[in-house]
Amino acid sequence: MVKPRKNIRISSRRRKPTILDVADRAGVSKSLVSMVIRGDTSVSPARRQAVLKAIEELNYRPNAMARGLVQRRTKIIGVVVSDLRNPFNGDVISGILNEAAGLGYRALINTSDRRRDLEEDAIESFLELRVDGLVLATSRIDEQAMARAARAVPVVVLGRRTSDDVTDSLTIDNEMGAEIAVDHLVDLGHRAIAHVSGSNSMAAQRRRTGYERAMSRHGLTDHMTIVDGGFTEAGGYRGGQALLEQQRVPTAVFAANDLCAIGVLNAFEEAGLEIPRDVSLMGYDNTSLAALRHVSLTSIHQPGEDMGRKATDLLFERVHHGRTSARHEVVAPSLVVRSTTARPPGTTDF
Amino acid sequence: MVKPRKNIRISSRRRKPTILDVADRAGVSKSLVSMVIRGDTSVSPARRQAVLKAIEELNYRPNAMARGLVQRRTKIIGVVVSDLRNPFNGDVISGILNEAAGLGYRALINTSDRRRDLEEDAIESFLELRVDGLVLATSRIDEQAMARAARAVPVVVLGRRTSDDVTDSLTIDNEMGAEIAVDHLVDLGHRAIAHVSGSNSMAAQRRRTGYERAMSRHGLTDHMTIVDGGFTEAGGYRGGQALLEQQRVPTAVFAANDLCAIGVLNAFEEAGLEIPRDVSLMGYDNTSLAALRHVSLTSIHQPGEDMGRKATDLLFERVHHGRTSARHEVVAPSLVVRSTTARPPGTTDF
DNA sequence: GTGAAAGCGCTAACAC
DNA sequence: GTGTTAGCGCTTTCAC
Repeated sequence: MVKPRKNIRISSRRRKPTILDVADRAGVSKSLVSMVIRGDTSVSPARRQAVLKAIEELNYRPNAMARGLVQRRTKIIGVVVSDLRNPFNGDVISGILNEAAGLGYRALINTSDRRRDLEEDAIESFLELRVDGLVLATSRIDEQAMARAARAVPVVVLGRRTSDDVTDSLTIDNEMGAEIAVDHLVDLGHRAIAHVSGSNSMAAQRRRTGYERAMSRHGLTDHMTIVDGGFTEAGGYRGGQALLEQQRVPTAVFAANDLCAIGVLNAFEEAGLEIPRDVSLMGYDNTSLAALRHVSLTSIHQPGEDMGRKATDLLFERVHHGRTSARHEVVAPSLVVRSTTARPPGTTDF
Repeated sequence: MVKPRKNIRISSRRRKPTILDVADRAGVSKSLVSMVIRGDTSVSPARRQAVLKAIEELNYRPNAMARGLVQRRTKIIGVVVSDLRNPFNGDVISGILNEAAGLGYRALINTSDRRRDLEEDAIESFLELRVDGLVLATSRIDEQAMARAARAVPVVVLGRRTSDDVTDSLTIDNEMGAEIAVDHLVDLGHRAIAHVSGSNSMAAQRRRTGYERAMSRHGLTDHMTIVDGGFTEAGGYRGGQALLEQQRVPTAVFAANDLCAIGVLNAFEEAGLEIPRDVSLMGYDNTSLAALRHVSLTSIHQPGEDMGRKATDLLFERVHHGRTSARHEVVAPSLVVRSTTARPPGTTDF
């Protein structure tokens, strides 16, 4: 039974060229063109040339949807972030991109633009696109939605330990970061180390816990001072003022994050204190703010790029090696010493 | 001629459910399911319910590739940015997202991660995905590549006026921004207004030109002073020092951007000058840096979100209204007054 | 080596 | 209202 040829093309300026157009122009068959595109070696050089020439002339580009449909994979990993204005997410994405590229994949990014109602949307649209894996760098989505997504595709959640057993998670150890900060200050000789906390987000709570743990580990429980601040400059400023009002001003302050530290810095400088001569100051996050010469804030660095790379690896363990059990990894932050920390006043600098 | 039914499904844990699975489960036909998904009203409530139930139970999700293939459009607009660490791009993307959403489209982002060799890659992969439009927020891609892309799909280039006549472009008027800055300082009573320039990028050159134009417009050609700085804090610092070495220190400085302004600020403060009491200072870009209480820098705002929205509109003029001639639009920056600009010293504040 | 043909999951035009 | 069917552009057996 010979079916009539259906694919006779009416030349149309609007239609994009297909593999058949290329085949016609090069005088070969569809599959031959497909082989050339895929880099199959068993094609004669002459024909290969003819095909490449036709592709060039037609400005032909393979249709990823058609390909994805038949191959049942897209070689795309979807990344959902809640805020593209936060440079940290840029680091993470960079890590994902590089790692994925090395594995022959590409990453596409979708953002909910801080709007909670758009997060599930963003995920859903990636799932409809049939991405091969999903990285969720957003703290808002509820576990149920994530688990639902994980039924369809491997999912790695960033910055938040998931409790379902179908998604992987990758978090930064905030407690450890805070301990590193305190250790650094203790190493310098400080004992009266205060903490300006970052209100009640999960990260802020962990940092606070880390502070408490480190202080008690060093036997400095009596020197513990925690004032409420927040992750903002204004919050840090208030926190700094609160510390100044105390009868015994600390010789070192560990702020919940860099922005908060800037606030503390302002409060202290306005009070005539010099940093780090009179008081040492530490931030957290190692943002570009901390790197400013003018500020030069000692801080705790969060390895965004590493996270991105690691997240991609976790995805691939599922995609290629068939892992099915959930993994929950924790990455370690590190210390970046700049100019706001020094030995406490009255210490000889032997 | 009745063809044998080919689509008998072997239940497989791995295969994702298709529209046919839903139809089987709901006891209806494929097209009925399709209609329900598309929200067609001519479906009886009972059947609609059955279909929705089946969709839910199967965790079914339409396959965007299959749909895109037949509809010949994806309702996706692709955004390529060169640097996701720059919050300004976050603004632009936010604008695109919102405008596109209102029009029933979604945006996907790809980044070249500052690597020139990846920019064309990013574009190419969007074209293979058959996005309905492309926004290019990257200064590196060569015109030829852009024109090639524009043969396949509507393209809007951001931040750079294109000279081919197939791509649209959207730029911010840097000259105007600089003039606004100078005007503001002149309004305050300044005459000796210096400019710390931002080396030789296109934007820097235009800002410099704007400065020159405004100065001569105000008859202040004799007061013009331009020192070389750069778009960095260190550059601004050097520029500030250069100004301090001059026999006549200006009463106001217009820096090439916020980072540069911070550098100038440091240089001046180190020299014992107080801002804005002794010298007024203006930045450019209105970054989060400028908004810091501690800095509170008067700056020129670039409307990133507006650009994103506008870019999307330009795309849609081509997609839906069939515009084929290129448009090149320019958006206006605006003044944001904060605490680093004031009347010059010795001026009575009547 | 090369070509023919089936089918990936879906929509849309057309029957009934 | 509801079902049937012909592709969308591609890859992939399987003949030759």
